[in-house]
Amino acid sequence: MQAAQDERTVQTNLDKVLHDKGLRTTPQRKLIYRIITATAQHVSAQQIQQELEEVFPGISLPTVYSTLELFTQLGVIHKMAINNGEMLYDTGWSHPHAHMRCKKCGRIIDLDIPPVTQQDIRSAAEAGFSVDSGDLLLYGLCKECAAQESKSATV
Amino acid sequence: MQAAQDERTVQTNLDKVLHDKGLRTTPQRKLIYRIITATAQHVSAQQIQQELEEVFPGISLPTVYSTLELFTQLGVIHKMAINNGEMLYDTGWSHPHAHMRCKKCGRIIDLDIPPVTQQDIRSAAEAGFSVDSGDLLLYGLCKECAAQESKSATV
DNA sequence: TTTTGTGCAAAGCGTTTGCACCATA
DNA sequence: TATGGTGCAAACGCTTTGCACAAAA
Repeated sequence: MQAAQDERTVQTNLDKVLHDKGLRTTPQRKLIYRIITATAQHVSAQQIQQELEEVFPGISLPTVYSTLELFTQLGVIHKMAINNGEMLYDTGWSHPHAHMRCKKCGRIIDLDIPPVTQQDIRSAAEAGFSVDSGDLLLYGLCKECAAQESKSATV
Repeated sequence: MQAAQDERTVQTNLDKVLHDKGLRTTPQRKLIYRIITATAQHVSAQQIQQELEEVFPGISLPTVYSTLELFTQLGVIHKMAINNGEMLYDTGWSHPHAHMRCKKCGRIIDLDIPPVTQQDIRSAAEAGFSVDSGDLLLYGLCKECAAQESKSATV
């Protein structure tokens, strides 16, 4: 019953966080939160809206955006910009990680390495900046595309 | 005569790179290249266009974009996305560095630390990814805004 | 009952595209 | 002179805004 328990915890957390800020718990917010925590991946606003449509038809894109913005402010998710200008929302940001974008297939993959090191924070501090978060985005080739590349090179 | 020599070198490089690819050296490209190398900072397409307007009135935004795209492909500059969705072109990318965005004033500042470490590259390789570049973007407060913040907190 | 949130439609903004004209090599 | 580049205007896609209605507390 691990999953059910997690979900209950998660739902309770949302209620609590919203209530503490004097904000309201709406079905839309609950559902978006549910999808986000279930996904635990970087998603675009549009992807979320598509998933929502299946469960909650008629939900509007502005609501999705405003909810994502709210969750970002609350620190529940993390908003980041990709090299192609797209905005992605990284769910499961309780565990910060770096990202890799394959310049061939465009796929974004999570990498389990810390995006910001203590060394980075120290260096920034020497320049007078206080850091509280950051994104590390790597560019190159993913395993599949690299394999394809070397194959076509051999031919 | 250091500066003049640098500029000559730089101009020669552009000619060479373009010629090697069978591309043409136009006044627009030369000028954009000049401004970019003189700036040695992260700039938006619009900022470049504004600077250009003063020297070369009538230059069009599409031309700026296509030239920046070309230079990015040639590896002369580096294109990156900021958290607010804006695209910045980092000139002088011969020396890669991290960036810091102040979440209060929105300013972007260069930080002289490597964005991608050998450790990052190794970790990515273990997951099957070959890295050839990357962006490290830190968020927090710059010196000035931090000072303001602590001042208003004391009051 | 009061205030906050939602949905709809329309506007906004940076970027890209299509096409005729121009200029480099 | 032949190909590649520029400028103009219009289209595009994602995101934001304004406002009336609905619903949580």
